[in-house]
Amino acid sequence: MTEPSPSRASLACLPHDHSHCVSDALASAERICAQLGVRLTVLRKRVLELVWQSHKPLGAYDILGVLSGEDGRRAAPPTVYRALDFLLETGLVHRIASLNAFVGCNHPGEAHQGQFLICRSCHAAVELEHPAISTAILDGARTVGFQVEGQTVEVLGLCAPCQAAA
Amino acid sequence: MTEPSPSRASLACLPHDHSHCVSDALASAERICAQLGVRLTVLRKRVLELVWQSHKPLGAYDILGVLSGEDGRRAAPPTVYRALDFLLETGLVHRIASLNAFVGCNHPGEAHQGQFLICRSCHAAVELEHPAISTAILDGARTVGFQVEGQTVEVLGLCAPCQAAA
DNA sequence: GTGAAGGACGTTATTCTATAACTCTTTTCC
DNA sequence: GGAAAAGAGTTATAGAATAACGTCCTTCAC
Repeated sequence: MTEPSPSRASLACLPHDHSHCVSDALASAERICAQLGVRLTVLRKRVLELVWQSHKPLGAYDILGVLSGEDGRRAAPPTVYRALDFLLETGLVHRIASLNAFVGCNHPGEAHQGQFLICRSCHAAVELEHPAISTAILDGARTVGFQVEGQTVEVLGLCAPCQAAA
Repeated sequence: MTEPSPSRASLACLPHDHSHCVSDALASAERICAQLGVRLTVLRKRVLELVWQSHKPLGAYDILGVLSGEDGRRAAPPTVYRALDFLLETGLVHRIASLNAFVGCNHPGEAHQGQFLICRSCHAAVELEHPAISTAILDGARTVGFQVEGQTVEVLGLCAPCQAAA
């Protein structure tokens, strides 16, 4: 379930050319949907783009607010939630339970559990892939005979730039 | 932050004399509130008792439903949420973000991060205390210079009895 | 005891999050 | 072309949480 690879994390709150994040994410999404034989419609792509506008997890109603009044489009909650459900199922976005919000997945197409470092100052969510965490969870679960199917790991704190700023 | 102690977990979904869980929890609560110099009022104690009625995380509106119509008490959401906020602050209950629900703390009075194994079949939430998980999280955070302030670890799956039943 | 101060709770209203159920349109595929 | 299915619009509602204000009750100084 967890291959012994080194820990990885996204740039997120570090300064970077964010347009690359967006274009890469959209390109990956096209490729993955093609592979899966599912349709990345205009709406779904637009929602994915909005989620990727920053590394801050975005609420469904934030997305709704942007969509409404855009083009001639009228949007209601189910419109957004259906698109988000699709993006969650295809692994293109993650849901942050502790924030009721959604964030783009940094390495879609690869099986992984979402692990997030959420900065309480700049609100960026850094996706971490630290196999030791999953391993420790599987380990702990095994001690009580629990069969793991999904992991929610959300860590609140201060990212490096915000520590420096404070 | 995490002392090297062996992994622990509650009985939860295993058969056990649950009345002990409730009475122990209430006794601990009395003691802890006395130590802290805060008031475990009738309402707060009642909410704590309801949360401990089972090991299944309970929604705020479930609690509200029970309280309403009880005695001559009339209850509105803020009544329940204030009691829950108090119980969270004093460490007597935990909130399960992925369920929007609350569950009694198995070892109140001890500093710890809540780690939960949630059975998708019987809905019991087993509180785990597996220091290796916290250690791995701190470790992963350190690799990107993230300063951890709080951990949310919620694992979905099947508990041992439910695996056997299936 | 009295009265001020603060804590706890009641009450009303509202916001935010999410889904149900139904309709219509668009795409796919034979 | 036409049936079937997928996608999206629409309306309504459920579920989770908080804001703001009022009232009562405890506590503690005097």
